[in-house]
Amino acid sequence: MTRERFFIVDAFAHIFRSFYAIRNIDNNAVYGFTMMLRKLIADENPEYLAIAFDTSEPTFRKELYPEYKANRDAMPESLVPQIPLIKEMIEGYNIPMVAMPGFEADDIIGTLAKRAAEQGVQAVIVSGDKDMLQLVQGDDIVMFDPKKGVHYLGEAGIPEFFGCRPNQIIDLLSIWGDSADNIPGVKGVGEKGAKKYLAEYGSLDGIYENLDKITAKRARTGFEEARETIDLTKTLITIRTDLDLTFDKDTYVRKEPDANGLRAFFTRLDFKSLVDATPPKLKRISRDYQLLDTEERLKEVLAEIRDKGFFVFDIETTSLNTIEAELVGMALATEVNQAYYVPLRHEGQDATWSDSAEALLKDVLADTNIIKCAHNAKYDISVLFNLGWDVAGRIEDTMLMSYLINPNEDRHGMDHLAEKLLNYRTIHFDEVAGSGKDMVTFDKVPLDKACNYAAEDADITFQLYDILFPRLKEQDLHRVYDTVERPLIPVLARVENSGVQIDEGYLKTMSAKMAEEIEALEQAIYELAGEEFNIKSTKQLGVILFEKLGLPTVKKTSKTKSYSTDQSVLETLSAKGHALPAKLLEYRMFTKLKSTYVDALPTMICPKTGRVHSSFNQFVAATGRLSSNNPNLQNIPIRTEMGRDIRAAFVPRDGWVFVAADYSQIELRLMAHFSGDDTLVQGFRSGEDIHRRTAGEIMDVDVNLVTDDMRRAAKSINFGLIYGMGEFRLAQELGITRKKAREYMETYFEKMPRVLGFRDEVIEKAREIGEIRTYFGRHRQLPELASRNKNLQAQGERLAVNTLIQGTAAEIIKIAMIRLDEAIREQDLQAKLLLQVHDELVLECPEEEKEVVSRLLGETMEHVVHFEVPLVAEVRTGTNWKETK
DNA sequence: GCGTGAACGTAC
DNA sequence: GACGTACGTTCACGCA
Repeated sequence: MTRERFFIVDAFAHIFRSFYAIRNIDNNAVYGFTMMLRKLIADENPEYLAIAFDTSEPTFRKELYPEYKANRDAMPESLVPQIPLIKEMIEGYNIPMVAMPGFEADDIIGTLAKRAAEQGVQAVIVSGDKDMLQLVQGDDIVMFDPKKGVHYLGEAGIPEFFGCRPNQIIDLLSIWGDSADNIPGVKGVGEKGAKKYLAEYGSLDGIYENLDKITAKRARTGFEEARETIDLTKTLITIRTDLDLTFDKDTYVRKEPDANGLRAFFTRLDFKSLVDATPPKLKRISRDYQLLDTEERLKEVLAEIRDKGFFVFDIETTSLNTIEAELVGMALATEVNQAYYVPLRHEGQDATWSDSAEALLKDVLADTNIIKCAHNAKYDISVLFNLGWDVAGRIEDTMLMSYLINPNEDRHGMDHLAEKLLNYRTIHFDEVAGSGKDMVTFDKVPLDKACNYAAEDADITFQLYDILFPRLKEQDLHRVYDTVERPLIPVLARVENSGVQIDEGYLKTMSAKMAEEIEALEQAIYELAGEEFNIKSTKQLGVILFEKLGLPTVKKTSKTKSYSTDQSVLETLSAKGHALPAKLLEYRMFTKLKSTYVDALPTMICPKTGRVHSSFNQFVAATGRLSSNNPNLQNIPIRTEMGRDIRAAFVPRDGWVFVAADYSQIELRLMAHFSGDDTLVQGFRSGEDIHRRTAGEIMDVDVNLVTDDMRRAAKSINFGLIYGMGEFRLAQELGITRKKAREYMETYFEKMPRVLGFRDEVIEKAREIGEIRTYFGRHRQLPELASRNKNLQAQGERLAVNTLIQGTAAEIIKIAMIRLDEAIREQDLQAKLLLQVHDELVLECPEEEKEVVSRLLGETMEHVVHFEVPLVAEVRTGTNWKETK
């Protein structure tokens, strides 16, 4: 259990620091001090907190020694009016301020720290002032400098920092004196001398007893001259710890800040970033994390879980890779601030215990009457599935909730959410298990540390659930959560665990052939360039092409305004008859395919299963699509013949076949349904070539008279519609003038007016509510629409249309995956879903299941929704992925 | 040596 | 400035 902590802040030390560190804004000290305070609370989450102030009254030191601080300049004029503002801010945060006439903040801090330590609470002095080090006492009173981040100076830290023992600090400071406070020290003795004599004679008294032994003339004279004043110096330097102050927990315990008051205050001071920031909430004052290492206690907690019907769990393993991960322990949370850690297979644990504890946990996880919750549940259930555990019943996922609430955000990790939503800094994994080459697997982490870390994760997940689940409902996101995303989690876990087989030998052969081609191309390129250079360096290539050879520059790159050498540039140059760009295009294609796919895929084969287990990420794409990585199996080439050959390396297991299906034109079909445009709807209903049909309509010719060029133009517009393409892009794509492109688009919208109307309605609605909603109720905030920047607004408009179409298509295929998985399990088929590529699903099944799986796949995909136009899925089978096209 | 951003190219 | 969503590879560069 972590000890309670009392943080005491030296107000003026931080006020001056902020005042001088921050320039160019009004009320700089107020701002800086507020930021420091917020960070302190967020990062450290102290149980108790106080801020100590000096008063303007003369202090006892001044009475003893009139020259005390006599050399201090008056407070800068622009700082004076900020002091009452700072006090107002602190009141808003509801933090006690302590001041005592006749004494300094230091004395208040010293006394309070001592009193807190006497009551078993750790006192943390928030200051960068070295004088404060005299107060440090073991782990009972420590120092913390917020400017340097986490920098505790326990007693052990002092010798190396100061070069003397803690109980010598007052003497050391007395010898040095304090020029800032106008306190004279011992003349002729500097830092080195002071430390040396203290080390030799133990204390100031010791030095005076042995003064005759000091041979250095100047030092000895200095000490003799200071003999009269040294006691006074010592008194001035000594921080008092005997003031008439008590530490009582009720006074200093953290309290809820006045959020409205603070917002008004920050608005008044025009601190824009603070107005909208969540004020640090009070939380987690008392937490109870327990190690569950006896069967009796475990059973008690599990009984409580059964009784409640809900709990949070979080597993600890030896690896982030779900295939390789071994289960080490499981954390459970039953309510906020109440969590447990069940160590299962830590180093040295008894196997009898592991087996019996696991059996008990299995029962609860398999119990469909109990709701489970985890943060990123896919990970936990993947690992448990691999170990043969059943995780059944409703599984909530706080990471999923966070994603649905804000799909534009890319961080949904627990550490980040805890800081953002709970103002709490969690214990990070590397803080218990180390990082880099010092990292140990979790089974080597001592039980007390493991418990604090793991139980905290479960607890934080519980707290996130308490915040996120109500928001999900408030924002009307529970439907997409319940019908699409939450049921998808176990399906994805199974897809990832299945993996896919790769024909390694085939790729190795292919790689060798490509290496030869690349070698030849390299030579030809060097020849044409007249020198050898790094062809892969766009910088070097630009110099060769546009400076050495003097080819005309086609365009510059957007960020750095350097020569662009991309495909379109090389094609333009090649079309002008230049030989080098043509070779470069070929070289680029070979090297791209070889390094990204042919050579990379074999390295991703899992040694344990012999298959490639890509991740399918549910919380990445802002539209609701899945993404894939390690490796990305959603961008395997298909367009070029050479690229397509890579797909032949994806093979089913022995005696099995691939069954794949892709939605035909799903996004354009959604456009047809949403807009209700006659041409599109009729085109899709009659099953004819939709691009040909729209071409006929725009060009006003019979479908049979549509030329390839006309079809190409219509196809570009059809696709462009979904992305919000402009005439500039269309012109570029078709190699026509902007004027001509504009004419095409105008005709398109004249002939198919409801497409334009639909677009406008979507944008209008989105602008009104600030977000777009997909068919199944997913939302995406579109702040761009409220922007005063025209370009950003236009982008917002494109995002609105595209997210509706792309997001709805993503939901449809997700539902197909869920139903397919369900049907496969219900019908006891062996078929396994292996890949999803946005509009395509790839399965493998035994030869004898081929027909039934083909039919099941096609029908499942086609019957997800019943729209104005049919959804068509084209099913194919093959002995590798290439064959299924 | 390591992390990061830019440029490029693959997919839907 | 001009078409949406992703991910991986390579290079260049700054920092330790």
